[in-house]
Amino acid sequence: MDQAAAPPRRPARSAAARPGSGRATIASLAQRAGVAASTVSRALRDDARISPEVRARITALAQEAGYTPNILARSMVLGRSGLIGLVLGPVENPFYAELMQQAVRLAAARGCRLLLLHAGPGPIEDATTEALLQYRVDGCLVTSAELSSKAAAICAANSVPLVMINRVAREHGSAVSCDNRAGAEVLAELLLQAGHRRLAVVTGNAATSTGRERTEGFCQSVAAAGGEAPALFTGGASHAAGFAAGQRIAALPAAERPDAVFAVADILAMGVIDALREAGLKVPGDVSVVGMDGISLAQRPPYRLTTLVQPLEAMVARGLDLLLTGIEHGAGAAPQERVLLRGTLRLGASCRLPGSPLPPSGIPDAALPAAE
Amino acid sequence: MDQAAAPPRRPARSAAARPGSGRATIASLAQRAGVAASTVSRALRDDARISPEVRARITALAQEAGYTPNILARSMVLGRSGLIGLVLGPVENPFYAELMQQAVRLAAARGCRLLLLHAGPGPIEDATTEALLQYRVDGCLVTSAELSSKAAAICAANSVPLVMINRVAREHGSAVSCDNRAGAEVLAELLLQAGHRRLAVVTGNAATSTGRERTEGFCQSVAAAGGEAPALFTGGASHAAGFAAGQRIAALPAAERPDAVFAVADILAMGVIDALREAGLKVPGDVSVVGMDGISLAQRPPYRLTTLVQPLEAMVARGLDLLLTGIEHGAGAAPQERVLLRGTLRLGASCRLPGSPLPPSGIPDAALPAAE
DNA sequence: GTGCGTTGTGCAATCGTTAGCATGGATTCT
DNA sequence: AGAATCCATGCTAACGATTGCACAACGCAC
Repeated sequence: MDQAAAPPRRPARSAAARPGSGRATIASLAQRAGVAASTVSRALRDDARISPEVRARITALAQEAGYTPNILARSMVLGRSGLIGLVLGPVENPFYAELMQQAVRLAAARGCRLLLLHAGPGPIEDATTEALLQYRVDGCLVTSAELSSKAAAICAANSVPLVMINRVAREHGSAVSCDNRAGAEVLAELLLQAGHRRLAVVTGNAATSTGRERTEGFCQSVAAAGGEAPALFTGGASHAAGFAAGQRIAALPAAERPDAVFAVADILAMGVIDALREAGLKVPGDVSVVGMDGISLAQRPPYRLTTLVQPLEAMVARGLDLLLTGIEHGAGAAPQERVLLRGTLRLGASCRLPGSPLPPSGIPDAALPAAE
Repeated sequence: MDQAAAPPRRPARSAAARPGSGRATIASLAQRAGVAASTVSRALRDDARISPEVRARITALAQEAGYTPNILARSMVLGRSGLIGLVLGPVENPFYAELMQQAVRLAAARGCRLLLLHAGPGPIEDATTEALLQYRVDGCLVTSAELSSKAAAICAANSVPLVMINRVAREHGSAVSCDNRAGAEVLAELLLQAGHRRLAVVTGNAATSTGRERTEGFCQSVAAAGGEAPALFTGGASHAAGFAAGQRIAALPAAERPDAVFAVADILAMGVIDALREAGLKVPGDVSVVGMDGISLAQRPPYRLTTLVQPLEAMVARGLDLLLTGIEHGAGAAPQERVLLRGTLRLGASCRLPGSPLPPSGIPDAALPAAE
């Protein structure tokens, strides 16, 4: 059964059929340089023990051969793939597209690459969760997508660090988000100081913590100021949902109609504005509208939305750093944090301003200072 | 130098410090099942030679241990990583966000995962190209981003199949795109038949083939119909660029002002419309505006854009299939194709229609048939 | 001249998986 | 009954990279 001593070594696979053929490997470089593979590895990784002339020779050879290290092989030894899973929410909201762009850039700056696991509405499939494990992702960045608790449990069981961005923390994983309550309060105060008394909120998807926090923060702030409770209009996470809510608002008799609307996301606010204007109402003349997120499209005409800008770059950077320290510290050792970052108010021309009865409509965006 | 015979086998690394600790492997399953590793591998891969009872025992054990195969290790043997690189253009254009969403979904359906290499404007960094090789990507999907010819050459040298979507083919790689010329011709005919005679084109980024083809197709079609050459306005790839062009158009004296504008991308068209309306002009009353791409935001009020919809899903699917057959056939063997798919006209309410002097503004989008 | 520290390289094991061949027992054919 | 066949499984060599340890060769001090 156990054949004694050295069996003859012959290649199990013909050299011609070998996959990835042609690419230089450490072994091929070693052979050409007449040194051992370990020497090549050390020379390319700037190990101090390699003599300068050998290193020079090897790096020149590697350059000439167009050598690229196989990260997959390295990952096996190191136990780290350098991959970070990315789970994106509904990209019909430009906020997530902007987030993605930041994520790619900042991850690359940290020496990581993103494995795009999911994008769009709907829950995450089981196959996706499996892929996350199969590719030995070092960690996973999750935006407002519906990460099932099953998926979260699987990550926890396999000690894959999880960081949510723009979403409340689960049992497992840290979270980075804008201080939604504080932000909503800033907007509530702005509207109240501008003299608005009949307020409304167009809510987001009831399932997302972000939407709930913004709604609650706004309403509590109004209540604290002694204002009348805002009317709530069911929204969603799209322009269409905002438009529908705007139509309902516009259809109200003038006496009951709110004179200021807080839409919990910019994309919603754009829909609201479009519906109001289509119904013949003036924004901000008849109704003030404010949003939250700070997407670039909403900043432009014809919206010039007053909104609370999320510190997107900082949020993503913080999220990645949390992930990386979590990876560093070994699996589940890292404490699970909830990080809140303050947004900044961007004054546009979609709402009445405290001082003037009507905002000048021609203010260039850049000239407007962002409040604290 | 060469110590004779079997050296004592001891672990090079302490078991505690072993990375990826805790996760079940084929070896650990084999030990627990009392069989060889190869048997486990075969049982899990449904090799016909494994007896039913052994397979049942092993699959049960794998299930219980929460075993997930390590694709990185598998890739080394198979020579295929199952990874497809994704290079996205400026995501400020929602078209690319929609494309990405399709790409994730369709790649997953084909058993592949996307490595997100680049997103946004600007050229691809060298480090990005390197990552593409390091992770042994099976192929790469490229959208309108600026893939340098250096990067393309590197892919060719390493026989990484390349497929461009919405962009002309390079020396190396296939390409899938909408038939931009034909699409632009459809739009030109539509405008001419509606009685427009003073036409204008808001161009895209001069560097992109897509923009050039659309501009040329439109102008040639007008010329063929004996129309006056359209005035060209430099655009770009953003709402802001469209807005700026719209302002220039609106500033013209009424006698010189075009009465119909073709913007080579929907996002541009939105900017044009916003600028024209802000200047007090009516769309489509005073000026008709049509776009091209078919992004969902442009379909909604207040734009209701008439546009040529790119068959996004088909384009991405075709691109992936081209990539996969290229991978199948072994590196550079696959012929390099250029695939053109026809778009479909979507009639909105942003332009005058051939029959009626003015389009009814309240047509529900769904009720409008898409022309051939 | 022996002993010792330094320095640069090589050897071999290892990560987790797959696949070619060997093997041993059961079955079937002549 | 002996031989040929077949089936299920085990052994082992890869894939490409990293790394602990062994070990030559060299210089230096005593």
